[in-house]
Amino acid sequence: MFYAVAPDGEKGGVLRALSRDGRPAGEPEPVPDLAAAVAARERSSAPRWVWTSTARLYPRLLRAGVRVGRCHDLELAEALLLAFDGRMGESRSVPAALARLRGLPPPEERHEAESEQQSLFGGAVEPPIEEVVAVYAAQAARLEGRLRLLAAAESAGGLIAAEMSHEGLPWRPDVHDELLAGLLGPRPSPGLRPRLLQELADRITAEFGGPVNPDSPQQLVKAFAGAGFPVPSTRAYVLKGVAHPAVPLVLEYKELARLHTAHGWSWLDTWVKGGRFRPEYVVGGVVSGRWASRGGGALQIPKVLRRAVVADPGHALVVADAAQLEPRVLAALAGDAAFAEAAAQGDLYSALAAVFSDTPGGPSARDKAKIAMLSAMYGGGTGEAVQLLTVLKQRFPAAFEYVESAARAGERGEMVRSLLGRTCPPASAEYRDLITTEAGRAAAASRGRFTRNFVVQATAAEWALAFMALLRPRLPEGARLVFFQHDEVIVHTPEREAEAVTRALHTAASEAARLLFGPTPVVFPMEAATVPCYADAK
DNA sequence: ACTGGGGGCGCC
DNA sequence: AAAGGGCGCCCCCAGT
Repeated sequence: MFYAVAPDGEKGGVLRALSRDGRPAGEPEPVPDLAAAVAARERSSAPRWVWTSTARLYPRLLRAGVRVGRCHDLELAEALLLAFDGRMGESRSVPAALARLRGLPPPEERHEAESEQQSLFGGAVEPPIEEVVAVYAAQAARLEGRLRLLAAAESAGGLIAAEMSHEGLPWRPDVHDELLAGLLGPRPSPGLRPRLLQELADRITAEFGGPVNPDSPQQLVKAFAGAGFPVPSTRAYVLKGVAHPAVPLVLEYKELARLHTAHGWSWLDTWVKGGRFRPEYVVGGVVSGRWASRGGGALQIPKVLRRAVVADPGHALVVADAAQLEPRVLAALAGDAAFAEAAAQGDLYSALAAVFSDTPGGPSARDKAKIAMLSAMYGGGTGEAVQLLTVLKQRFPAAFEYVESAARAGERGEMVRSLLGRTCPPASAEYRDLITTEAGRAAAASRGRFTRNFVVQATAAEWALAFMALLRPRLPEGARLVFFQHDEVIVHTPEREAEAVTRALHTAASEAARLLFGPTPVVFPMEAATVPCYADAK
């Protein structure tokens, strides 16, 4: 059973029962209290809810205490379909989709601020139920096979993202403040540097014999040149090779300054409320299908701050990540028998290491395997990695060929797709002419690296979505997903349920693999730790 | 005063 | 032979 939903007014809305292919299976039903109506039908028939945007509509339901099991998110699905057709960037809104269906010019887009404002309580910007139904029917007709699975996974991701934002990641401001004070000194007045940061800045100035603002790369480059140490940039890895006494001070300054500006006290004030960090996730915000986040830098929490992520009393965090997800995905994707055999084991790189040998005083065979693997997936590889890649190519020809052909296709300006059909952006119109020039060849190489990585990263993102979608209904009472970062999840759970959570994680991981790849020897092990604090995992 | 590009670096 | 994927966020600084 499917139900289309259209909010209308402050609290109310309209529902309409649909068949799977979008034909109306009943009359439109105006309801005065949309959340209550959804809750009632969720209890009685657990339908798949068809609505414009989970990100806009579901938070309101969650605030009313209503959770749903499944949905079809029209905007997320429209974006997938547009990308599939090489039309990434065109509006994914329901009115725009409707205009395309009718062969009309795109309607004028509302300003972001305007729609945010009006949709707070499900306001006037939401299209009427007929439009929701019409766009769903058109999408359903196009969503065949794997694309249908992709749309379902993406929609599940939307639900999970909203639920995680609603729940929030447990965050102890007192612990965070102590960490900052220990590294930077006590909280300074606004606009001032913390004491330890100021001391470093003063010592840097002293070393150069004149005022240098270490926040300014330009000033630093000049200062180093003036001291007889010309540097092309002030990147940390560049400075590490420079034998000037200011270098260690600058490196320490950069590290602490970043902590202060990106995750310091003002971050804490802004993003942590009531002991919870509530980031806004942007499902499908990355072209590869990875999530992005808006505000708060949720996907870049520095490791040092994980100390502040502490479970509530009587609760635990189950921190789990998929070990070496991307190479395993490549193994399954490419159907490389030899590679799949290696990926049938717990430590993939150790298994691959058999192909390489240790260099005394240099990288281990396992390190070499890792370098070769990452080079194959990212398109890198200078110096020694070239030989490592050659070994990889000989031993695992199918896997090598898979990423190689994706790179060639990208260079030719073609689009590439993930396993389920997520599609990379097309090359620009000027691309084909450009690639005869020097700059164009660089652009082609760059696009090749992008598409090479896309097929793996995007399929890995699909595995992660499937994993979470399968995990969610398996979580025991009281356990909640509270964080997701590409291949890692955190579940906040009553202590007594931690073991059940761990079992659910392992089950969901292998089910996700079967859902995507069917029978495959490749295993997708989860490394799960039950801990009181995020920093204690790993 | 505001904007946008670039440098730099956090995470995967 | 060489070739380093994806983000978000902060600051600086030049242009307007």
